[in-house]
Amino acid sequence: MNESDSANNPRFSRSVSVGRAESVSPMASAHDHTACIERALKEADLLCANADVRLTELRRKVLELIWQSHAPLGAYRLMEMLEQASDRKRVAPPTVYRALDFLIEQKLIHKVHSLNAFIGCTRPRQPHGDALFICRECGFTEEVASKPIQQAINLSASQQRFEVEDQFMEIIGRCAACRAKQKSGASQEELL
Amino acid sequence: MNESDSANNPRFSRSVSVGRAESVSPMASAHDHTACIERALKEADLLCANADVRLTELRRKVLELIWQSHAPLGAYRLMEMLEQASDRKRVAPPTVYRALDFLIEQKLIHKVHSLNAFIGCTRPRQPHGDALFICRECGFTEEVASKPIQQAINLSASQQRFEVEDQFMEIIGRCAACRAKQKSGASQEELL
DNA sequence: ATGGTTATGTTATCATATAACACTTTAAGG
DNA sequence: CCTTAAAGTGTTATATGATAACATAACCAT
Repeated sequence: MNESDSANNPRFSRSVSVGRAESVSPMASAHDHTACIERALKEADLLCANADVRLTELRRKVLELIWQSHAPLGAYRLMEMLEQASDRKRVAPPTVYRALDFLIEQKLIHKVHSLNAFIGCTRPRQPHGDALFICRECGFTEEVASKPIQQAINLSASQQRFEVEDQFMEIIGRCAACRAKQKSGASQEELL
Repeated sequence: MNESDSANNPRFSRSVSVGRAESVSPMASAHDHTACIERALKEADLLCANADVRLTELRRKVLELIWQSHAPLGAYRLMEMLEQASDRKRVAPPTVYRALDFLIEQKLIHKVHSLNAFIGCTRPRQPHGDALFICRECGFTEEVASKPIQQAINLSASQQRFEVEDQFMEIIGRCAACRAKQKSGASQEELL
């Protein structure tokens, strides 16, 4: 029941999960996700201290909620989660967007433009040109830093005399786990 | 006066033009843009005939308006342009979004996700994995089909056993023309 | 011509994001 | 300590982008 709700999302024919609260991270059994969260938060503490910026309670909470899964999370969904998680009554959009802006500036999260959603960054110290491989079935998103990709882009940019300031690479498809799942399902059907 | 309105866009600190009606395409003097439009429309006619789908008057008009410049165009701006261009009184969002959906399906346009805007495709017959180099100053957007980029992505995908279905690559920065412009401006300032 | 399919019109609403201004917390310097 | 300017957060309203649901119109194959 964890992975099915995203597949039923009626918004698009090729919809992608944007991490509803109930949807436990795919591959949840394959890794200790608590460790992911803790590591991310600890690193955020360090980086912010270093940069002499304030990772306030709110901002830290937002980061923690985004890290609840490895799937992108929408701002309004995040607001709901904030209201539940905290003792807060109501959280208005500007509050959460400001926190998100901060986290993006500090390179602690990425905005996933094709989903209007946000995801924790796994390489917060590195320049942010990584490719995001996003599974349209389970939402699982893998951040990949590929030197060949970056070199290819840099080459193309220099050929045009284009000065790169920012780049977004989002690759939609099906992750290994979901492919394996369907493969086994298909073989069962074939047996009928 | 053509290129300045996008730089003044108050929406973002790092705003990018999304092709207001007044903003003539950058490099307008550098090429015969009428020919661009005609070529795009003619090719669309052919491709749709081939695919046995109907490039209706509305859809064709939308495509033509998107091709008015080489900068991405937002759906609501497009609606305004439709109302003016045609003798129509009012065009509602679903009308224009349906046309856009059609054009995307036929690979005649791209959606620029980081801007929520749309741009004509310069390679409508090819698979749609091109990188878009978007100038944040003038909006000029160059579609680049790079084999190295594609190979790098495919390699990374296969390593993860990820099945690619779609991909968006948007690179934000400053185009050669805008860099040259500022460079000359800066040198003038330095002379004071 | 006529009936099924495809396309468009229309109204309402959802979803995402920002503007503007008020209030509170923080921390740095006296 | 105190006080005060800056940074952060709260609040209300609204801009902007996109879709749902259903009605009407155009197309075209028999």
